[in-house]
Amino acid sequence: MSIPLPATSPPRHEQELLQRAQSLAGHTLGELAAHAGLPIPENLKREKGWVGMLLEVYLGAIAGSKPEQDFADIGIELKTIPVDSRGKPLETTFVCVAPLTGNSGVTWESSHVRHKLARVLWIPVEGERQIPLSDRHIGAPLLWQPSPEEDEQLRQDWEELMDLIVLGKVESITARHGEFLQIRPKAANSKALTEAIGEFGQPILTLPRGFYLKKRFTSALLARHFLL
DNA sequence: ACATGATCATAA
DNA sequence: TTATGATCATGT
Repeated sequence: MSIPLPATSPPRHEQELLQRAQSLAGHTLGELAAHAGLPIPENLKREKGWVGMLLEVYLGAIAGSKPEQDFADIGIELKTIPVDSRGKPLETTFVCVAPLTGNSGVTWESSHVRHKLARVLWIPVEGERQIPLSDRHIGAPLLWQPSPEEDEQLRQDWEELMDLIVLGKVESITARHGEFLQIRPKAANSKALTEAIGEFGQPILTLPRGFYLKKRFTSALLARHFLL
């Protein structure tokens, strides 16, 4: 297998993206980084998003920070997911920031979470820390969209969590809320603050939070694809 | 052993 | 500060 080339343009359609992703399967992060002329960090302690950025280069995602899907034109979000030797996720998956204000009239159907997860290209990557970063292999991609059951599971958790936010109980939310979707801090550090609704309806400053998919959700999703 | 809460780099 | 990309590291 020859090492693929970094993309020079965004994929024009779904199958082009999928073909690019499939051509990466079986290769190592070291091969791709070298071929793209990118330095490889010793580990991910500091550059936590390095793997995701590397695959964006190869798949032709537009680098930069937009509150949009990675491939907005074709309605697809890219997620790399670190897995162990059995293909099980090693980490939860960040979805998007949790909106703490301005939530009147927001429904599951119109939520950012549902929009982000409408279609996702999952790319498993070996993630065990004992494997040197450059030796980690890329797995077979999975283009996924939530089944009716999955959509319902996420909706229930989302509604429970949003209720707490709207009712001024943000600071009582822990990562234990929600079966499949959870809310956890998403910030530079514990001193970063953003506006939210307090317990008496007043504005407060609190830690920014994000929605994350729990492992039990992503694990089932990967298993459904690779075992059936 | 594992999930929760905390944290890191960078761009605009 | 908020958005992107996430993983780290400690407590249970």
